[in-house]
Order: sequence, then structure tokens, then C-alpha cells
Amino acid sequence: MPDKMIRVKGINIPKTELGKTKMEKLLASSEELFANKGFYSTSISDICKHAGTAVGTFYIYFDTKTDVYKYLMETYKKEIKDRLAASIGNCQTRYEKEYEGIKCFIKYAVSTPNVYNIIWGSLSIDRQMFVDYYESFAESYSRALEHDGEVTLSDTESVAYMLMGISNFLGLKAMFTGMNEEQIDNMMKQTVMPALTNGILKYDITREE
Amino acid sequence: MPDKMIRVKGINIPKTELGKTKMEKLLASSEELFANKGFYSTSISDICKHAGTAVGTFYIYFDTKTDVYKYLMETYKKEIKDRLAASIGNCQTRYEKEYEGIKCFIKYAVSTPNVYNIIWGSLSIDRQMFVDYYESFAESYSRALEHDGEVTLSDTESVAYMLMGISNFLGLKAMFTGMNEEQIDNMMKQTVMPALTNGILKYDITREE
DNA sequence: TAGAAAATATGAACAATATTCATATTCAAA
DNA sequence: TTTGAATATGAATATTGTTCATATTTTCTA
Repeated sequence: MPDKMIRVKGINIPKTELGKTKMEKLLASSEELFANKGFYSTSISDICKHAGTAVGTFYIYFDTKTDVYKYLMETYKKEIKDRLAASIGNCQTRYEKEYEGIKCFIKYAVSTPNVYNIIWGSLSIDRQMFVDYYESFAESYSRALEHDGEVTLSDTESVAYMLMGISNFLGLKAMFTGMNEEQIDNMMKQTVMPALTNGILKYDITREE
Repeated sequence: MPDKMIRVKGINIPKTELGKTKMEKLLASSEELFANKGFYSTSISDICKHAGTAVGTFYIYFDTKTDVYKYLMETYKKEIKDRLAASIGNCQTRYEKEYEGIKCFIKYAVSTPNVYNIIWGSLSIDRQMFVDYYESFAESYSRALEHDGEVTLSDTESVAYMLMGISNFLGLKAMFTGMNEEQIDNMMKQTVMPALTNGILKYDITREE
């Protein structure tokens, strides 16, 4: 099994050096062009021209255009998982893990704005892929929250979705405004972590206790 | 100006009854087919066949296929705004507004799962449209938070993004699992509102005060 | 109400693009 | 070195977004 190659339906993993080289060039070109022009404005012949191959070569390694997409999504998924695991590797408490984990995600979003295109765009391309992605993410997140304790609420699955929402939308904000590392860190310390420990709103003044 | 017609670049609003009927059929067909087959698997001829018009008719009202998409997105945007405004119309406090507003959004997401396809899918179709959508939403949200007070944190823009993230991802969860109104309400009362007023995590035990 | 002008309808024709395939070349193992 | 498997190639095909010349319907005016 070649290194770095992810096995996905619709993908043919090459068996020779020549094949590996060509496939890697096609993947790199796809990623670059998708990021610049978007998935649907990028044609197969664009990708092949950029990669220096014939159109037929593309179809040796990918059954359809959508399959390159799936492959890239699988790559991002793996990269996010790895980065998150690395970022919280030395943390003891859930508090620290959230601090490092959310920060890590936001930084990743800023440096790889294409993640949103790929992952959220998958809704229109292969709905099941999108659902699987977030359900599996939520499940591990929820399990981790339960395991670590420190969470004040019993419905950890809903909490997992809330935390994913917070990460994803702060990533969006950071991407829109081009926040740098220092700004992200300030936001984490001054706003995000206080919100996670103390909440956002004062109690409803009018409600009975 | 015909009622219910939204003015968007790339759209030709019809001037006769016949025209209005045809355009409405084209819009309804587009919405239904996009929801079932996705934007890119739906061809113009599919839409026209379903609507009972010729292909040329489509191009009288819409300059391009993307323009129908923009029109639908504008429709959802308006509908979300209207529903939110209606749902928080009688609320006095920010606490109540968040309770009603988030619940309203989740219910809308469950009953209209196509919103995510359309709004998040716009990232791959017209990035600026996506950015404008969330930036303008965040701006009004942030202004409202500031105006109402009751928010414990000074960076209301980040708070707005966090709240949008919470709504959107809980909507996702509700959509995935097909939650009913009662389940949504329980989640709001037992998990979401406590999280907003008290937070999610216990303080970091290890950090210095 | 007649008739002209504007609005709308139509589908064949065109252009762009995803995908296929028969043929040629290169690679790797014996 | 030989041979079969793997890979490369680009012309050909099928699908689909878009255009356009022509026909029909609606609206306005005299």
C-alpha cells in the first residue's frame, strides 16, 4: 500500500512510480484550481493541462470528477483529525483541550480556506458524505467530552454540535477578516474561553427561579 | 412591482400574468429538483420539462442557471429574516430573544433542509454571495446584542458568530436526526439556554486566577 | 374593436465539457 | 531480453448550458 495514498471508492491507486507521479500531479493541480476557480469552473482539461497529462490519464486514476473531490475531502478530514490530535496531545484538562482544539481549527481554516468549500460544498455533491463527516465527528467529540468530565451539561451530543458550530463559525469570521495568529489568540482568551466557562448572557431577569 | 417578486441581478421580472405563471412554475421546479438531485445534477432541460416550458422560456426570466440559485438564496434569506423577526417580536429580554430565535432557526432548518444546500452550497457557486450573507447577518446580530446589553463579553461580533454557529450546527443535528418540536424545545431548555447563561465547562482547575 | 407594438414561447443549433475507447508506449518481473 | 501488465494519449461521443430566429400571445392605443 503506497504511503500517503487514501483508499476511496472511485479511486485507482497507481502501481508504478510513473503512475504515482502522475496521480500526485493531478491531485495537486485539482486542489490548486479548485481553490482558485472553484470546483465547477474547473474543467478536467484545465486540470490535465496544468498537470501536464492527457485527459485519458485523469480517468485512469479517478472514475469521475466527483471522485477527486471525495479524495480531497478525505484528505482534509484526515489532516484536521491529525492536527487536532497533535494540538491537544499534551493537554490535561478539557478546558485546555478546548482552548487548543478550537484555536487549532481556526488557524487551519485561515490557512486553508478551501476546507469550507470542500466540506460544506459536499452537501450539494454527495449529501451522505457530508452527513457521515459531521455525525462521525460529533460522535467522537461527544465521547471525548463524556470521558473527560468537566462538562456541566448531560446532553454531550448537543454540546458537541454547539462546540463544532462555534469553531466553524469563528473560523469563518477569521477567514473573512484575515485574522492573524495573535488576533485569534486574543479572541480565544478574551471571548471564547470566558463564554465556555461563564456563558454569554446574563440570566433572564424576568423569569422565575 | 409584482408582489412576492424579489429583484436580483440576472433576473427579469415578468410583466404579464402569463409570464408570472411561467416564472413561478420554473422557480418551484428548480427548488424541488435542486432539493432532490442537487444543483449540478439538475439540468435546465430537467427544470423546463418539470415546469412544462421550453428551454428558451427559462432564459427569458433567468440570465444563467446560477441566477435561479441566487434568487432562491435571496428568498430563503428573506424568509429567515422574517421568521426570526416574527418569533422575537414579543420578547423583552435578550435571553428570551435567544431562546425564541435559536429555536425558530432550528425548526426552520428541520422543515426546510434545503437551506443548507442553498446557503452553504453558495460557497462553491458564488463565494461573494456567501460572504455577504454571513457578514451582513453577523453585523445586525452584533448590533442587536450591543443594543440590548445583557451580554457579558465586549467583543459582540465574535459572540454573534458563536451564536450563529450554535444555531446552524444544532439545526444540522436536528435535521440529521429528524427532531420534532418537543425534542427541540427540551434541548433548548435543558442544554442550550443553560450553556448560554452558565457556560459549558468547569473552570480550568490548573490555571492560576 | 382593430391593429400595432411589446412581451412571451419555442426548440433547433451551437459551444463547452465530462467521459469513453482503441491504440501506442512504458514498466517490472522472470 | 522478453512478455504481460500498467500507463499514456487524444480523437470521438454524449450531455448540458446558452443563443437565436421565428411564432404566438398579450397589452395598449387610436
